[in-house]
Amino acid sequence: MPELPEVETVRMQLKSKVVGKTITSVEVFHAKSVNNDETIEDRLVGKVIAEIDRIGKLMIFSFVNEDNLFLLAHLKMTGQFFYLDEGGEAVGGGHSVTATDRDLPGRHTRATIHFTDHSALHFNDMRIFGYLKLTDKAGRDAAKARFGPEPINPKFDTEWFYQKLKKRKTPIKAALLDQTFIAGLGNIYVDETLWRAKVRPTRLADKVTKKEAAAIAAASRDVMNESINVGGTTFQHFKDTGGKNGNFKDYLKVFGQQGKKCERCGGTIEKIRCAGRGTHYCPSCQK
DNA sequence: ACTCTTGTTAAAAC
DNA sequence: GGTTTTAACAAGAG
Repeated sequence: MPELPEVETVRMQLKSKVVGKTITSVEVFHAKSVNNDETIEDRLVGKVIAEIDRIGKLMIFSFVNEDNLFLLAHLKMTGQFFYLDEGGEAVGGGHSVTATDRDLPGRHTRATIHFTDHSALHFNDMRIFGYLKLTDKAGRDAAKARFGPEPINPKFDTEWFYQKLKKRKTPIKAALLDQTFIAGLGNIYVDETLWRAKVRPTRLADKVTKKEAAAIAAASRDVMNESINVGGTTFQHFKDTGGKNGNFKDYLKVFGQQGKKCERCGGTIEKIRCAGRGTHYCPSCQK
């Protein structure tokens, strides 16, 4: 379940591996994964990757001397990028495993981008919800416009956040999952954020106090930054570009911890259903 | 064979 | 127009 910290982990690793590289070919193994675009290879061959940006959970590739061509990449739930260097080693953040270990391209490889130096970027996606989508500047701008501000942005406006919450009548968890409202949180980090802020996921957003709103904003910022620092969270499917797990799983306080004792108050972590999602919280210290 | 899993989007409802 | 709900997507785990 890649959320902002996982996507940022992948973005940073990819940036150090493929920026400046020239595309020689693109293999498409599953049309839906490239938005059924039959022209994607023709339009990418010869292009040089200039930058990889991110907004929310969406990565945006741009190309040298191309101001009207962008590649949008979304991992959705099971998407993975694996990078293999010239020698077929899978390389991530300071580690590598062999290509055979990763079996690339494999059963779930949906597309592969090859570069002039014989390195390759494999896009794996078991459930085929993720996508690589070529678009123009207008398409890129339209995609970016669908995201609210990110809590990890130092300019994130807590007062604005509180005022917007007052207009929402859904559980606070549902509001925090809405990417058009604030960008980056998914199921794991919403639960972790609300535990840190001591707010129950089922509390209605418009009933959250100003103080709690500030605590939520700070907690979401901190939890995502801390996770980025240890390479994200691997709960089920997430792997970095070298096939390695993220380490933030070791720091989860409530997500997946149902039945265990709350480390803050000793209560028992419960799992319920809220906003249509499996939701974890401590009934004794989250009010 | 059935239920459950999740991020996003489109469409409909409010 | 902004917000909210619902269905749809897809494949695997249990």
